Amino acid sequence: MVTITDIAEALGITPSTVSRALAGSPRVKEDTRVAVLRKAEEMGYQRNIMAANLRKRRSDIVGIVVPRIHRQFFANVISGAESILNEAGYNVMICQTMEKLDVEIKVLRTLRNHQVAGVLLSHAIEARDSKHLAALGNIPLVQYDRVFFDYPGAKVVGANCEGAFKATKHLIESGYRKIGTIAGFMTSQAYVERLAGYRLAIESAGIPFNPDIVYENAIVRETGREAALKALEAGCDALYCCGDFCALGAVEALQEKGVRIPEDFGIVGTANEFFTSLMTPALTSLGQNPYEMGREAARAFLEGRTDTTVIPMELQIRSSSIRNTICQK
Amino acid sequence: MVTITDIAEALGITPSTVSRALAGSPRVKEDTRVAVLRKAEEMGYQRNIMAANLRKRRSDIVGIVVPRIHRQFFANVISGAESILNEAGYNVMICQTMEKLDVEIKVLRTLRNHQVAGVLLSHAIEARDSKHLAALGNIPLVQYDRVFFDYPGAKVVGANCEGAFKATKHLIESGYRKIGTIAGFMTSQAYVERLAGYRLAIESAGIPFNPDIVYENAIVRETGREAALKALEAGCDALYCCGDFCALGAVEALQEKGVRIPEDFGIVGTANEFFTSLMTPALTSLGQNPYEMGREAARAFLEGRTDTTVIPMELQIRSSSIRNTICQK
DNA sequence: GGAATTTGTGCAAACGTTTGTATATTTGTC
DNA sequence: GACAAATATACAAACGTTTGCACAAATTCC
Repeated sequence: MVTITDIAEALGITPSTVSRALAGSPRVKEDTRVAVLRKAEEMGYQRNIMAANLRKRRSDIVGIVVPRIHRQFFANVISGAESILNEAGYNVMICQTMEKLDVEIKVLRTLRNHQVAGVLLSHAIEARDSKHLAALGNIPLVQYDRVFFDYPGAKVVGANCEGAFKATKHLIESGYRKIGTIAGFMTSQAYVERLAGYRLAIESAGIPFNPDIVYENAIVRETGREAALKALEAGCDALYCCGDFCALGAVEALQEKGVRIPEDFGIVGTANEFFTSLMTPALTSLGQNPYEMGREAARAFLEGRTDTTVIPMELQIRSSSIRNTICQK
Repeated sequence: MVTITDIAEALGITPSTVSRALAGSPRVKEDTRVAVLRKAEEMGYQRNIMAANLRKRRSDIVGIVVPRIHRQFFANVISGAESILNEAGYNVMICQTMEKLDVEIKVLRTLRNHQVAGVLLSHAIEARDSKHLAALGNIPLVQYDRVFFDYPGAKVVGANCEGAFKATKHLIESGYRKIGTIAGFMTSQAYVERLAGYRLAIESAGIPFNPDIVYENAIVRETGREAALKALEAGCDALYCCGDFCALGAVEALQEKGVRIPEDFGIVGTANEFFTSLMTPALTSLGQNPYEMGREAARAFLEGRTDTTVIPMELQIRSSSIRNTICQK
């Protein structure tokens, strides 16, 4: 392994000069700079990043923490963040928490031990408060998607309330009458806001808000099924779902009961996962623009921001929510 | 930031002893070990991994290189590898190449600069040979899924030939007569073998192999569409597809042409991506068991193996390939 | 042409660990 | 109780960079 000292010796200069030359410091003469660069190339020099990081007391790695990597949403957040961070000379270290608090704690500790330059985090469902985030010490943290508003620092979130409002309003305008919601976990602000948006839309339409047809703590396929069956029993004819997987479960459960979608029952999901367009009927979904969210989170880190950025959400209307009536407006 | 020197001073001993105590060396007395551990806890000590890595001349990071993170297949490989590596005390650094050779080269250089303990790689489609892998120097490399057999070191691959054989045989047994294949890129061994398996099945059934109905260089949705239209024109009544996305494109193109699947035309994909079960008709797919592949690749790295491991592939039979005839055998 | 300034390079100390070797202490043996 | 052996700790040198400071040489200024 060739080091800057080797280069220095080969050139009869000191490692400091080599270091500065490689870093492009204006303090070295042009001639020696090109000499160093050529020699480095010739000797096959590879910079030892760990040594540099140790000396500089910080690394060029940014940690990205996601609940689960295989969810399209998070995979796209990662891609977005990576596109910005790589450009700025950073590398990313991706960590999955599997929605578990203890894994999240372990992961944050690891990132801290690596002295990463920053962390972009979307917390696990199991994490009910921001206490454990303090483990990061003074490493800059950007929260995205699922955020704790009581914890200081930059945040990037979807326009959840506004989005859920649009989604629910769309169901109302499609002519559905008793619209429930699969609401997710109230431990996460994102879901709280979606519920708020749903409620706002309902009440704006002059319909009284009915807590009995709000199905909390459902988010995956199986719990979506269960919630849908309850909703059916309660006389609902539509559901706004806080996720696509629970929406998928809902669709399946209803179809098994012989309920026709969208004729008898309307469904809207959230996230606009790839599979939603392939379902029968294709699922209307509130898209979150994860790629942009990742880019924005990365920018927030780079610029050292501490504010909150809101990423618009767009309703992708498909078959599962369009009744025979023509969509008004 | 508290260091082992701080702990040593607080305890009136030397950093070396603290280091050994923390590492669980048998050379330190039980008493001092617990004293060190308690003090470390009390002072909120966090090990500086970069310093340790520098001294040990290797890092605790294993690089995982994937073409695209958002593909279920690779996301699951990552999860599998992570499960084994974390257990063994390693952390993973995930890199996407976006199927581009220059990005792959850049990524490998970065991993090398980080002195990672090892690399698990599935090369980009654009990478046509193994030349650029030498950039890793003496860092152990495990190739998985897409591998270069001419490059030394451990490899973990799916039973592509055998799998494609099963998939094609299934189409034959379902009663399809003229079976083509969307074959992918012949620059990648995985696709070469799938084609070989297809051919073997065809010929074993006494059907002459017909290169005219082998559609190469198709792998994504759009190219799958194009290939399917050509196959239709050529009089095919079935296609074995080397991927699920090109299979999806094929299904869509055929359906638009009014071709009924599976009645008029049979389709089998490869990878068993999540969405295949949600399509109409549900897509029969040759599943690759990516989670196991990731685990195996990680084990190959840990054990320093240099052999080739083959992961069985299982055919998930769904509607897209079952004609009215009963499946023989 | 001497003083002041600029420019380029060298020196050496850090960054926080790990680890081979040396030393001090304890234990065991006869 | 002297000596060997085992045990536990200390010493000090690395690992490969970066960077503040010092210093020499070259340039500028009056």
